[in-house]
Amino acid sequence: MATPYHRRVALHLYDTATRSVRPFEPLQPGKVSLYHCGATVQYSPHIGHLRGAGIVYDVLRRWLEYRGFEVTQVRNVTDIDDKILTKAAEAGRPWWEWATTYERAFDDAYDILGCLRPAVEPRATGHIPQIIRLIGELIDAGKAYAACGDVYFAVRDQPDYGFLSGQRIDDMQQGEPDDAVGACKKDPADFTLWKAAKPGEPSWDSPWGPGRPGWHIECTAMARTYLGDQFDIHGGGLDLVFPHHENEAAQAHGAGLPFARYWMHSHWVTMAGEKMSKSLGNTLGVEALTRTVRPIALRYYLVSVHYRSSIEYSPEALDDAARAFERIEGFLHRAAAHGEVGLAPVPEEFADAMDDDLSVPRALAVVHDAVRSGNAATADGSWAAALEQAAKVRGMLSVLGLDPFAAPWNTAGKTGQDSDRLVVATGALLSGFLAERTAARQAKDFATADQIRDRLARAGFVIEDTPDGPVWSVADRNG
RNA sequence: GGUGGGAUGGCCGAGAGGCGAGGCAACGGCCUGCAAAGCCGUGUACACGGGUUCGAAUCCCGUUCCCACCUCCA
Repeated sequence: MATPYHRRVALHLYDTATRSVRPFEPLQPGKVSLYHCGATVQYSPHIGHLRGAGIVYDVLRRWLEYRGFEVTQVRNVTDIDDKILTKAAEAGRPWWEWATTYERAFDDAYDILGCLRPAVEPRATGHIPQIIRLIGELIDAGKAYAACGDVYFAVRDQPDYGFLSGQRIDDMQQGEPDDAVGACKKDPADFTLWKAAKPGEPSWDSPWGPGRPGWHIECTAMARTYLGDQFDIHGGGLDLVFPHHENEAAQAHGAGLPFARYWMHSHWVTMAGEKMSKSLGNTLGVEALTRTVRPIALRYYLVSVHYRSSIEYSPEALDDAARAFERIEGFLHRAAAHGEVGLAPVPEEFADAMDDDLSVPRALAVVHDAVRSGNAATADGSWAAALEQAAKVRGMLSVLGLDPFAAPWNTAGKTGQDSDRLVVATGALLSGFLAERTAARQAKDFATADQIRDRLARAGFVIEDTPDGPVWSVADRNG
């Protein structure tokens, strides 16, 4: 794989718990344990989910691996919750079928956008024994209590409650009056570890009666199952800081587990200034978007903004990003026409940017610099120099999951450079037209030459004249 | 009410006391039969009002506006 880079400055990451960028030191040398929250599989993914639960952590993982760490990535699936139950019931379908349908939709979308598959994607319902055991430990430790068939976590008995989110129990806005308060719950801020089953709901047996796990306990139990009592990084979307991550940590600390050492949170995608979410109805699905933009360009768009900044979605911005990526890709294809493009180690400035809390925007500036000098070399026929730059560009793109010559993109064939059968066949078909046009151009019959080019353009092929003759490609963009 | 994050040139988007990140768009030049692509060049932007400083987009004080979390949310 990649050559390790000897850096002046080590990897630093922003830690939500300390609200600062601090040096990253893994628990075990050379290994990184990473847990981050995936989806509650209740409906199809939108691009916000794919950025916040997919691409951001995929880039983190790729960078850590580039740095030589062995990464164990765990991304959970919440496959049971109130909404899944409600929606499945409304649709007249079993809850597990509903959950599986959307779990697959998420998996497909992650794949389409080039996210590496995590080591494991545990489902909440597959870890009921671990959850029950943890709840038992919390009750034994005096941090939780059973009441009315439920089990609650006693928030006020956890001294460091609020360390992550900065929330203080007494300053929190009280929600709707809760029937359980008084009757079962001791404090309105206490949250559910185990929910007693209502008639007709799926349930599992437990020492406190049949029921199902609360949301937060799932993650604590699953992280512990795969990564141990203490692990390196816990991630998720910003909206999970409170209550989800605060409660996860409270449960772990309450049970005496050190738990996560760094907390990372990805910002979201907004539309018209507001957070993209199902409840606001301003959702943008991957399937819809990829009808107008190639997935690799969409990934470039989602990756090109720092993960702690929100992305204000607009079709124009997406189009700009697609063009910017085409510039990079165009250079790579041009270089590839003159030799094999290798995979070189990333330049120091790129590494420095990535080491600085994954500063992808700064890293991309380094990519563009390399593209420019590579293009300049191309312009005066210095192919060796161009190929050298191209290899660097590929190396950098690879870390971002954007290497067009690698899986799942493999766009090398688009310009007829590889042996893909369809590409070869298309090239063969076009060669007649191109030869005809070249003959016309040589005869200075430009009217005919332009006519052929226009006709091919209408058929969706872009013809460009280069010093080496005409090159064809498939038009991507609409309009 | 509590907690946190923002406001940067036509657009997107970095930076965080002092050589104008980068991309897209635009304009001029080179190249081209014409294009396309590419290369070269062109921009004195940092919400507002004060202050500190030789020097502030960056620090301090104040103001306005926006967003998010405190209920399910990547």
